[in-house]
Amino acid sequence: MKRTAPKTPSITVSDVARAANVSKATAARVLGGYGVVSDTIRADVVAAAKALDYRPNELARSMTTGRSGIIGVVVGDIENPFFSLAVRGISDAARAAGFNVILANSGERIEVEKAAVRLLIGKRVDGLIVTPSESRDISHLRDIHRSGRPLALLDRALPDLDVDTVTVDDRGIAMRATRILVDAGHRKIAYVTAVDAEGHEYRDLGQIYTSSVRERIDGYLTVCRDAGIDRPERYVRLGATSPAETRRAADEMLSGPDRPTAVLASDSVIALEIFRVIRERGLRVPEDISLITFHDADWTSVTTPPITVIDQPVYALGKSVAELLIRRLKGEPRPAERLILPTSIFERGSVGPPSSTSRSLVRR
Amino acid sequence: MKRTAPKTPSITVSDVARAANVSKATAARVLGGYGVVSDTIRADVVAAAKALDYRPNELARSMTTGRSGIIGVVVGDIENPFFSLAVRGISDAARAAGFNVILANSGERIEVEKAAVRLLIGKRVDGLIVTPSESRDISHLRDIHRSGRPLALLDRALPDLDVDTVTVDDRGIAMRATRILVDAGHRKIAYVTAVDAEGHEYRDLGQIYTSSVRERIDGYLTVCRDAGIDRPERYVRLGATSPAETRRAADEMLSGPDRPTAVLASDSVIALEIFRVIRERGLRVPEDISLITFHDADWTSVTTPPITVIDQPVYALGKSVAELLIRRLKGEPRPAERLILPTSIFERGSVGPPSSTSRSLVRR
DNA sequence: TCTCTAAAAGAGACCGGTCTCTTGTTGATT
DNA sequence: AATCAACAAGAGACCGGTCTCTTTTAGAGA
Repeated sequence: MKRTAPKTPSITVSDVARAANVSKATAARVLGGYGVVSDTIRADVVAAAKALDYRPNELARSMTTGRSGIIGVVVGDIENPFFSLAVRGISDAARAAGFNVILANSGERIEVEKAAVRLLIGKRVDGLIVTPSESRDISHLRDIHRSGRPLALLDRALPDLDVDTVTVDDRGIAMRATRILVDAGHRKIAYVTAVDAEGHEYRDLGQIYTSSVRERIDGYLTVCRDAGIDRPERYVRLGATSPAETRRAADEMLSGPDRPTAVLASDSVIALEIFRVIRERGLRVPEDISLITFHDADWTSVTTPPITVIDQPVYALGKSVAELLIRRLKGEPRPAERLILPTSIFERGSVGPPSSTSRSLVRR
Repeated sequence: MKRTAPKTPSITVSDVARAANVSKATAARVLGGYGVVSDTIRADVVAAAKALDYRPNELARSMTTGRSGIIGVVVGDIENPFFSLAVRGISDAARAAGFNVILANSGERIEVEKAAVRLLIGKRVDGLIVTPSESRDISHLRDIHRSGRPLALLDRALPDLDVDTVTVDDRGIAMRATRILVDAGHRKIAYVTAVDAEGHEYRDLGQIYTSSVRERIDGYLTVCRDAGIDRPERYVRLGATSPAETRRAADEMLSGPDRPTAVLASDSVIALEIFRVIRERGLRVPEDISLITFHDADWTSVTTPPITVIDQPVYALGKSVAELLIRRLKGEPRPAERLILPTSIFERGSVGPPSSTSRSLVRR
């Protein structure tokens, strides 16, 4: 087993120093851009560096300075347009401030998230941005905090963790969306989320450990109850973790005796699959079933009808959380900030009055 | 100016060694998982490490080993679903092999791409995956190669650079797509791409420095000419670099006297905007205008009508290129491989015969 | 011309790991 | 009981930068 790689020896400060006939320290001063050096010597060193094609070893640099210039980001799923847009916001803000981003996927699984955090800390990132997949087990996030590295939370708040956080008013916006459906006359409104719980069946809020989703369900249920809807929690569907799972849930939901007349989807990936299933069953939107989804994904405006969406400021969410983190990275200690970004609803064509053929409320 | 950060001193091997009453070397052996240590001592060290909450400094580790366990990836635009899916493929393959991914956006600009490459080399990534935005200036890619770090190319080949490359048969698939349109009776077929050139006007293939797009245009023109279409290059539109630019191009194209009856879009982001413009102008797909796009983006199957697409195996593209790179990283030197993945066309509902009201060919 | 001080260059420790080389133990062999 | 090998642990150099401390040099002032 050959442990030692071929390893092309790279040019180091010492090499440049030797070529320029100066001490290592002097060459380092020029190459590292610190300290004070005479113009003559500087020119010599620069020339030698160019001739040798010197490339600084950032690793070694980070080792001594303690700073890596890297921000670690842990998100649920890069493929979800919500996250890729947020990551774009983070990257843009990071680059603008001279930082780089190293990205890790948690797949919304807590063990993977923990491993990712451990790894990023090992890589000595300067700070971390995480969308915590669970509020129960946050020991790894406490560790970050304790290790002296700043942490910022994206999209999901943790009441117990006093760190910079950027979210939207999930409860409020879910209430507004639900009210649109209630006002249209709906009484059987389904809420479909990727978040899962033991038993895969919704019983109460205590099961939901993803703060944004808990807030949303809370808002949704509140409005339903206010409208006098009986046991609205019957219509909460958990575990739409993949298109296949979403399809299963949607099929079950739409073929059951107590078919909902409206659906509120917790993200655009779920909504897309539900929309497909609705179509395939020969149902019409919004005549047979109304649909609202979180996240103004690109496709929602080109369907027939276009979909009414909750327009979260996703790019700004990413950009803001990165800026908050960077501000902390740059120095002045300040109290943790909890930003809540304004959110709006784009009313398009996917909401209508409930289908008249739908049967009235029945007992399970 | 305070240069020195607060810097929480972290636990090192020496600290653990002291706590366990062994030498630094022995503690390192246990903690680093190499060499040979007796079980008794091992237990002591592990216990001490746990008690002190020791976290290895990957930076220091990388410094001595020369390996960082990181793969650098430079793509055109993470937000483009094509790239985010490819990156997902790369990440999955990387994680499976114990590597991490550090991502950089080039925005399809060569200077940004060069800076990103320089930076990643500085960070001592073990290897790089790049989608080169230009074939003219590849000195930075040659540098990677020279520095001894493996490089692999994604989606775009460079004839001059003999490295692992994964692409699709762009020319062939563009021919097939164009033939579908020609067979449907179209004579005025537009090709719209984000790639730009001096003058923003297409003259000949020599202007196009993005290999995949050059291949596609070549295939498209070949089929057009075979079909006896006069000067098809008139219908090539460059510079659809953003939704706004695409809109400008589409507006101009659709309002001109010589309106195309079919459009072939070079990526799904372009196609989406064109579809929007078509709709807004009150035109119908496919009655007034036919549409085919590269990349089976999620939205293409839920529009009315659904869009006929060229289904590039994007995830596999990413996965394969990562696997190729990793294989090289792991050891055995082998000749560079050029993989061409099979591609198919999903014929859906966006292609029909050309509009009968469209005027016949006119002179410019 | 000589001293004093400030600026410029040099010497070498250090960061936190890895890894080679040396030294000290233990157990098997004759 | 003496010899030798095998194995376990220790000592310390090294990676490529940064940075502190010391020495040298040059210029100003007397």
